[in-house]
Amino acid sequence: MGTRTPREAWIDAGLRALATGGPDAVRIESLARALGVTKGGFYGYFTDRGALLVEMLDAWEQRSVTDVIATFERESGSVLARATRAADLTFSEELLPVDLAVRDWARRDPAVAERLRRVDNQRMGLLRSAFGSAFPDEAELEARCLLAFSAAIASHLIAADHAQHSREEVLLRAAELLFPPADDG
Amino acid sequence: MGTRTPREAWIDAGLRALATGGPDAVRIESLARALGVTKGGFYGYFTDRGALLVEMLDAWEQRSVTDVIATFERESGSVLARATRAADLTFSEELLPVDLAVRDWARRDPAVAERLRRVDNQRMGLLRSAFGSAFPDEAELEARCLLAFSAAIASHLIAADHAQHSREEVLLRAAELLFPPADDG
Amino acid sequence: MGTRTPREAWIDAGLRALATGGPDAVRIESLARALGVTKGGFYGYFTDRGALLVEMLDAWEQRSVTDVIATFERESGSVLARATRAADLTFSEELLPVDLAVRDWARRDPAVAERLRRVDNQRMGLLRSAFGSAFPDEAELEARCLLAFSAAIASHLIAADHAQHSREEVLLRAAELLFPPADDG
Amino acid sequence: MGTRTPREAWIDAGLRALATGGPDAVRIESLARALGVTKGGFYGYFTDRGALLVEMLDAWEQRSVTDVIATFERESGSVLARATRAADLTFSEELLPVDLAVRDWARRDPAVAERLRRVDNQRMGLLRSAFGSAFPDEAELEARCLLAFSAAIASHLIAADHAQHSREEVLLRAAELLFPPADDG
DNA sequence: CATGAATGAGCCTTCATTCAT
DNA sequence: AATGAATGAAGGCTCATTCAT
Repeated sequence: MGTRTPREAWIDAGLRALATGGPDAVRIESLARALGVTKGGFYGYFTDRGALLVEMLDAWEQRSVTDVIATFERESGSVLARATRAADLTFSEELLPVDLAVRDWARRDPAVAERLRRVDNQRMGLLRSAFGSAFPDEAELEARCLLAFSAAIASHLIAADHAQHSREEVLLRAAELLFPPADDG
Repeated sequence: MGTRTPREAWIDAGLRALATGGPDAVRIESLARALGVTKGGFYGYFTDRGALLVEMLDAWEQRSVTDVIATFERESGSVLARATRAADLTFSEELLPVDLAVRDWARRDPAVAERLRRVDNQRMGLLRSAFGSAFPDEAELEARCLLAFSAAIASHLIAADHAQHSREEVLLRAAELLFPPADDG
Repeated sequence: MGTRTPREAWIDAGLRALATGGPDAVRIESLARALGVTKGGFYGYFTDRGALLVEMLDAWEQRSVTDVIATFERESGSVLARATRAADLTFSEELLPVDLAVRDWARRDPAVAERLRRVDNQRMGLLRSAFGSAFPDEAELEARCLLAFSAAIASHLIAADHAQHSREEVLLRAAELLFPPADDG
Repeated sequence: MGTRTPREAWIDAGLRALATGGPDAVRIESLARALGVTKGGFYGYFTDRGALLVEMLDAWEQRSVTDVIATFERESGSVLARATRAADLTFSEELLPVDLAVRDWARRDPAVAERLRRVDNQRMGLLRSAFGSAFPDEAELEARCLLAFSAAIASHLIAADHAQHSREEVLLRAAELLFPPADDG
C-alpha cells in the first residue's frame, strides 16, 4: 500500500512528509531518499515541486471526500452508524495527521483553504445528515455539529490534562452531551 | 509595545513571522530586513537561530499564561466576566495566530508540546473556575470546558459554510448550548 | 525536406536549434521534444552529443559548399548571374542563421573555425570568379570581394538605423559602389 | 585594472566570460572560481544572475559609447584622426570580443538588440562625421560608412585566406577604396 | 529500435553562520 | 554592538547519459 506506480509513491511520500513536517518538509531530495531513488528522477513524473504539492492535495481531497462519501453510501445500517464509519476513515491514523497539516497550511495559502472548504463542507453535510433527525431546530443542529467537528479536530491540538479523567473519557462525555442517546434516561 | 530593546524587537519580529508562516518562516535574514538592520547583528543578541526560537516560546508562554492570569486576577466582576476578558486577551488578533502556529508546531516538537501543555492547562483551569459553579458534576464540567475550548480553536481551522447562518451565529448558539444562561433575567 | 531518415531528422533539428540559440541550445532533450520522440532514442543514432554536433557541421559544410558549388556549376547564364544564385542559396532564410551561429561558434572552437575557413574560401572563390573579369588588379578585386562578403554578413549583425534610407537601400548603393554596373545599359 | 570594487570585479569577470564563451558561459560558479571567492558571495552584490547580465550590458554600453565618444571629443587633430582613435578604442583587444559576443547575443534577445542599436547608431554617427566632408552625397556616404563598419566587424568573423596577401593588406586596400586619400589621384 | 526510468553532475539560489572592521 | 563580506551546506531544477525491457 503506497507504492503502486512510482508516481503515486512520490505522492504518498509527499503526504507522509506533509503530515510529519508541514509543507516545507516536502523536499524532493528527502522524498527521494525515502523512496530510495535519486532526486533527478522526480522530474520524470512532475514538472515541479509545486506540481507535486498540487497532486498531493488532489489525492488528499479525493481520499477525504470521494472515498469517504463512497464509504458512507456503500455501508449499511443507520445513518449514524454509517457516518461513524465515515468518520473513522476520516480520522484514521493515516488521514488525520494530513488533515491537521492541511488545516495549518490553509491558513497561509488560499488555494489550500479553498480545497479545505470543499472537504469540510462535505464533512459537515455528513454530520448534519447523521444527526438531523434528532434535532429539528436547524440552528441547534448546526451548533451541535460544529461543536462535534471542532472537538474531533481540536482534541488533537489541545494539550491540556484532565486530572482524574483521560482525554477519551472526556470526549465520550462530550459526545453524550452533544448527541444524547435517544431513548430514556 | 513591539520595539523596546532590540532584543525584544527580534523576538517580536520572530513571533510575527511564526504567526504568519510557521516556524520555518522564522528566518534571520527576513527578520533583519523587517527590522531594518543587517542579519549579522542578530548574533549580538542570540547565539543562534535556535536560541531565538526558544526565547520566542518563552515570550509566548509568558504572555499567554502569566499575563492572562494576571488579567484574570486583576479584573473585577464575576468569575465569568473576568474569564471572558482573559479569553478575549488569549484570542486577540495578536496572540491567536501565534497560538495556532504553536499548536501545529507542537505536533512535531516535543519541547513545544510541553510548553503548550502548560499553557493549555492554565487555560482549562480558567474555564473550569469560570463555569465550575454551574456544573457540579465534574466530568460534565470537564466535557463542557473541552468543547468550549475546542470550538474556540477549531473555529479558526474549519472552513465549512453554514448556509443561512454566519459562523458567529453558530458559535453563539453553541455557547448557549454549552453554558445556558441562568433561566431568570 | 527535413525528415528523411530519423538520423537526418536529428541533424536538421540540431541545425535549427543552433540557428536559433547557438550551440548551447542544441540539447538532446529539446530536440527529442521537437521531434516527438524520447531522448533515449537519440543514442541509437549517435554515440554522443558531440557526435551530433560534428555531424551537424558536416551537413552544414556540405550544404554550404558542395551544394552551393553544384548550384553554381549547374546553373546557366553569366558568371555573375550564377554566383548571384549561389549567394541567394547561401544566404537563404534557412542557411543564413546557421551561418551566423557557426561564425560565432568558430570564435571559440578551432575545429569549427577550420571548417568555416574551408567554407569561406569556397565562397570567396565564387566571388572572385564572379567579378574577376571586371577588376584586373588582383589586390583590388580581393578588397572588393572582402567588402562585399563583409557586408553580406555584417548587415545582419549591425543594428544601426539609416535615417531616411532603409537598410536595403544602403546595401544596394554599397553594391553599386563595389561592383559598378557596366556603364552602358 | 578590473578589480576596483568587488562589484565591478564580478562585472568584469562576467564580461570576460561573455567575450570568451557567450552569455551561457557567464556562470556564477565559474566567475566565483575566477575571482577566488565562493559563489554564495555573489548574491551580496546582485539579486540575480539576470541582474549581473544587465549590469554587464550597462557597463559595456557605457564603455562602448560614453567612453568612446568622450575620447573622440577630448582628442585633438582632424576629425578623421580622432575617429580613428575612437575606433582603435572600440576595437581594442579588450572591447572587441565583447562586441562580437553582444552582436550574436542580440540576435536572440530583443533587449540586447535594443542596446546594440543605441551603440551602433553612435558609432555610425562617428563614422559619418569623420568622412562626411568628403562625400556630399548622403546616400553614398551612408553606403561607404556601412561598408567600413561591416568590414571592421566581419573581418573578425570571416575565415577566408587571401592567397598572396594578408588580411591586413586586403583591409588596407579596402579602406583606400572606401575613403580614398584626399590629395592626388 | 524506442521507451520509461533512473543517475549524477552541474548550476542557481537561499540562508545560517562567522569574522574583520 | 552593527555592518559588509564571505562561507558552506542545502535544495530546486536541467540535462547528458545509461540501461532494462
